[in-house]
Amino acid sequence: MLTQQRYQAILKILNERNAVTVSQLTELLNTSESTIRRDLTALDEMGKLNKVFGGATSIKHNSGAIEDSVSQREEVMIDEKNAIAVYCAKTINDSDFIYIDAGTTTSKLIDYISNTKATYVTNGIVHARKLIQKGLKAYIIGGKVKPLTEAIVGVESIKSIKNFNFTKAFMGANGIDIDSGFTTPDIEEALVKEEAIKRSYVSFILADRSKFRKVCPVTFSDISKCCIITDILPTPEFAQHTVIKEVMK
Amino acid sequence: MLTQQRYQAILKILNERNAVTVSQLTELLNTSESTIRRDLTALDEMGKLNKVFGGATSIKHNSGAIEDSVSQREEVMIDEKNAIAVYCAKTINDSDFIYIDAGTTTSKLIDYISNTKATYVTNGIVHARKLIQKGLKAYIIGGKVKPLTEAIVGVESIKSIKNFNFTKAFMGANGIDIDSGFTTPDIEEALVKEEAIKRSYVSFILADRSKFRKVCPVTFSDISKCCIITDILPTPEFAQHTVIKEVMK
DNA sequence: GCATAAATAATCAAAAATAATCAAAAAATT
DNA sequence: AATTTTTTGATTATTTTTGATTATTTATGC
Repeated sequence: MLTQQRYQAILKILNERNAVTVSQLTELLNTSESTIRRDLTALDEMGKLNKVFGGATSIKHNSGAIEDSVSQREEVMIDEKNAIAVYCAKTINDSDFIYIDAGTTTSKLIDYISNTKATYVTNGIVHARKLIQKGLKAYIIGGKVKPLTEAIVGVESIKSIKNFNFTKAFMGANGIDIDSGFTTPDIEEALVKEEAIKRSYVSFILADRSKFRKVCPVTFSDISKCCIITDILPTPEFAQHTVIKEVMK
Repeated sequence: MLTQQRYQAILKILNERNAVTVSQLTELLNTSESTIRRDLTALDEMGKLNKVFGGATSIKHNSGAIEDSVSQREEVMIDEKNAIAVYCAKTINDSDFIYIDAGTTTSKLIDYISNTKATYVTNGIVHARKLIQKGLKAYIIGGKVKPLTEAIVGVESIKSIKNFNFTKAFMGANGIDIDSGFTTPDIEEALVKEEAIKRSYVSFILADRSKFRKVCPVTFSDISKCCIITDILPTPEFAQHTVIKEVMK
């Protein structure tokens, strides 16, 4: 990773919240403490952040009131989602053939991907662009473009997915329930998810703890068919039905 | 590849993302590290980018005279291209099933499309987003995402196109010549164009007069197979070989 | 205030990236 | 066709960055 990119990443993270620790940054950017400290010193000298004992704080706290409330409402569970994304990104290795589902959780995952040898397939238009812009080998599946989410859906997309055999699939979900399995509000997106999981050797559901015990209109997979990557399991009974990784435990 | 072309390519890549590494550029432009380094040094001295350790970052937000000169050179014949786009947009009617080729000329076409009943298929990522954002029914073909142009190419894309039967195809071309036909610099994009034309009832080539009598490395269609929509025909002999509409006459 | 733990700065060797150099290949010139 | 010039890619020496280690500083509890 380029030094400049790291600078940008740190400033972006610091813009989302208004304080960050050195250890958080080492995890998030997958680098050593020394490097983070040097970066913070440099950025502090540039006047881009305030270096404090333990980490750094954002320089702009004056015009914050309105903006803070907006970003807070939109970005709930930032740390949890970041931790999940970081963990998943690390599991990718050179020979992998990865499917990335459309959605915000998986979009965050792309931010932390560093493996340039693996091949990536997605049904998200924004995801495809993000992958390409990171210099990764990206494929997009064909089909109808869904207006709101800019995800590719429909019969053509199902057909398109059938060309591939993934080693790993990273999926989003709106609800996780023992009886109803993994669920989502949109039937067309559900069909694509179902097919992607079917064509993948292992499938991971990226979901923070707020998704548990929720049921949405359409089920796309049985609870036992996918591993769950979450921050902390709210209730232990889910562990009896599938493999679960708690990244914040 | 020409040195100047490489310069342009590097600046384009750097315009899309805001940072790039030397190793990424060697992959993308298929050349050695030495060459990339020399290019970056040259472009840095010209003030077109910031050379940093590991690669380069874009000079952004400075709104300087440099950017103007670049965009000016890229955006030649604006009026002509607009006139062509307006004419083509008008030919679309309710029952049409339209293919829109990736590229800047066809991107402009989307700006002027008003028919919401027709269905649109494209191999351009930016094109698909534009269509959706205009509230049009859009499909994207599946396949590999080409870094520079963000166009979908490769064997999967050819397979994906075979699902469709278009009533009209709007295509871009870099060269038009009576003997060599319609040509483009990239072989992978050429294959997609070829298949799209094959699967369309009528195909239109959108090209301003500067494209005539030019020949690029790869031919994707015979001159007689597509109608040409241009501003003004520079020499009359082309009219003997295919249907031509001159929108500025 | 002192002891303890945590965080930081300083130091240094390894790794990565770069500049300099040079011969081969390509392009332009005669 | 031969010569010169330019460009390219490989090699080597140098510089920069990085991460581990150690010494120092800072915060916190008693």
